[in-house]
Amino acid sequence: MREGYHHGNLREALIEAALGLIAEHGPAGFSFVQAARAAGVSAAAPYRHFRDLQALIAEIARRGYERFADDLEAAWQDGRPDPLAALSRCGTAYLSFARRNPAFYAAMFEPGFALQADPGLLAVSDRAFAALRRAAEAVCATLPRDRRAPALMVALHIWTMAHGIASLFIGRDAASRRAIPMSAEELLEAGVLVYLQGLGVPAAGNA
Amino acid sequence: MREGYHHGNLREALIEAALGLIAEHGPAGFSFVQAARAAGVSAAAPYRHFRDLQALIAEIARRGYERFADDLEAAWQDGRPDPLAALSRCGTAYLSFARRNPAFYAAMFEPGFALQADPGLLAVSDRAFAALRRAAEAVCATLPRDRRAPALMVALHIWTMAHGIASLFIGRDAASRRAIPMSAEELLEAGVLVYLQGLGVPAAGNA
DNA sequence: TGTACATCAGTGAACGCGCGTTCACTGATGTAC
DNA sequence: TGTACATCAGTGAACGCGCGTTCACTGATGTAC
Repeated sequence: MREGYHHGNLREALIEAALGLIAEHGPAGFSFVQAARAAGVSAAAPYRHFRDLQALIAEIARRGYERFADDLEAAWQDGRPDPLAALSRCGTAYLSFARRNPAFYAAMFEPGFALQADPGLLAVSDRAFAALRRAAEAVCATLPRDRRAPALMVALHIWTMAHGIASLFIGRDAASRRAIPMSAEELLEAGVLVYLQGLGVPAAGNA
Repeated sequence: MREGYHHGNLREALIEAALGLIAEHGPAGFSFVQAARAAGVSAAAPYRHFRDLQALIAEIARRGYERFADDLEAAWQDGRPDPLAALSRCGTAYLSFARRNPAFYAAMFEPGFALQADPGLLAVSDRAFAALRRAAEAVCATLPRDRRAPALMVALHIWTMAHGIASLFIGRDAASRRAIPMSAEELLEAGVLVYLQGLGVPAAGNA
């Protein structure tokens, strides 16, 4: 990986190293020096690429939001075959992202880190939220006008439920948390289904 | 508060100091020494009362779970006037606890802290979860036997939604997070209502 | 009631450690001619 | 094609700092007699 005096791609190597450290110890559980060491480089080297540790974590969060948005958009797939099925797929994609990218997820959502270092991150996260919101709009549009819930609210309900499940049952110390007799994915899917039924969305097959 | 050589109640003073520090910097954002300083005592004094910082935080989490359970039980109030209204009150109590006790809430739920230091905490948190579960059971019991959802699942759905809302919109850096055009309490209440409608629970007044 | 003494909570000095950050430097890369 | 040079990524030594932890101590409390 390393050849000679220059690293070649230290910026990426630092991000990679930090992802590993976050996955193991959380965004608050490691130092700039440790990240440098993990990347095989002296403690002063990271300063060529990041102002400080917060900036490194903020960059990770930024990339996380991009991937997250990609995943959600891919899952939505223009609402096919029907909005209900597609929204349910988005829920699964949400948890799948949290499960497969625990370090990104932690950098994005654990309180007090990236957002504090770089308020502009909120703008990046908009793309991800917009995907969810678009899905909610399509689902709401299947309802009769006079019994139509606000799409923003629906998007927030789905999002908070997915986030609640992810942060309680997926991630670093999920093993030490309460055990549940089903997978996180099943729990969310059932929740979304009940919720949509409550909105008046016809069950799949009846649409 | 402090009189003479002996502090009198350092244990409590340390907990109080730590609560303040957690509220400001999170459970990972301060040191044992800082807690001692905030309590007006030398750096060595805390060792008379807590093995280390983790143990102090774990004690805070333990107390937090106790209060949390108290609040939820008080809100349930034997399911009066009807289970739906009482469950909705539990949701409000959940958010109210998170809002009024951000430091307790952080010690209890931020990943990688108290639980890791003291796995027995999970047992303490059982009382709080049991309160929610009992409420879910009462609500489910109002449904016809053949369309009755498992109470555990219902309790988990309510819990995850409340937790998702609390951790995204309440707490230390809620201000730097996405703004929503309603209060967290309103968002949760609406979500619970839609969800229960989806379960088939008759709306209030029709029961 | 008064005195001696055991207990033990809090002190402050001391230690080694890892961190953040700076700096003059070194040596690899690539470009101008 | 070859050489000189500018650029700049990474070095390693150095610094001051706060932290965690220990230890022999000090002095307040309260209890036995």
